Amino acid sequence: MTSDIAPERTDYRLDEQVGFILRRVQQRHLGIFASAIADLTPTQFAALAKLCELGAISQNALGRATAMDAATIKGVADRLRGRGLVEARPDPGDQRRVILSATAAGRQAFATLAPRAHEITEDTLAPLTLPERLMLIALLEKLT
Amino acid sequence: MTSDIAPERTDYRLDEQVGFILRRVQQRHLGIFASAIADLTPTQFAALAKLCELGAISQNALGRATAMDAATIKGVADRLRGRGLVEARPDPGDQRRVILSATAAGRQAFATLAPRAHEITEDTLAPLTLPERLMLIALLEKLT
DNA sequence: CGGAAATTGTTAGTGTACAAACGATGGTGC
DNA sequence: GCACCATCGTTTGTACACTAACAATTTCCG
Repeated sequence: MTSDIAPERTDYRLDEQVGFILRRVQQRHLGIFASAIADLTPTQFAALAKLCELGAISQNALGRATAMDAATIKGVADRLRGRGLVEARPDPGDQRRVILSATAAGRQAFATLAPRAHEITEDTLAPLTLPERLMLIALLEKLT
Repeated sequence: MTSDIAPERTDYRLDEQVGFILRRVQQRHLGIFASAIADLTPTQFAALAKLCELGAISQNALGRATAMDAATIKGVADRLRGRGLVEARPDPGDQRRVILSATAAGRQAFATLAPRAHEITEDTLAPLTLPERLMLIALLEKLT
């Protein structure tokens, strides 16, 4: 043996980088989400939830409220419209704008799914105690 | 007392869910990464780093080491091969396997980029004090 | 008023990510 | 020896996510 510990000239360990850990945590969370809510993706649910919370709103504004850029929110909105959960109409006051709102089916779906969304958060944080959860959220908020 | 704050029949606030916060933190990190290392994505860099760390290894095994499924690692490996950073050869002992290894250019690129990768981690965690960073990493590890 | 600048939505292109299905190969147990 | 089963890699399809470029508006300012 050359030495009892590996020398590591380039001391870069992937498994210790925040980015990599973040990605794995995200993967686990997405798995939990998918098994709890199979027919809607996290992004789609987020858009629907914000729409139910905020009422009618323009497409780009919804994107900003859910941290999606214009190109991303378009695809998400299109898929939600395709399922009849969201409807679009032109803004009478601004011809560029498309106003989105949740349909009755959309609000119904959100009401049904919201409790399950809470379980998803619960399951994701299950390995942590309550103080740990609060600490984690607080720390993550600082990295936003 | 429940009454003096807004009623919220469906008390779901998107902005408080771990999943949503996690996604925003990830977005910020990806932005930091992209501006520090423009010509390689985080995933590609992770694969290259692991390959430099572990030496020659099969494609699926590299996928497991970097938390990517078989379909994903294939695309990443193909793009790295396309840039001449990684090379592939058949495993003489197992005809199903493809053995990947970093080329000289790949190891060179990794050596150049590794310090910048450290800066990326540093920048991502910049809003936190050292004890906070350690705490965050420890908490995130539990959610893996 | 009128032109520059900003906003809104769209499209195209690249790159993750996962599921599902597939063929080929390798190992195991009977 | 052979059937069964796991593994390896590939392909296809869906869904984010971001960049860049674009047209149509609207707004702002001189």
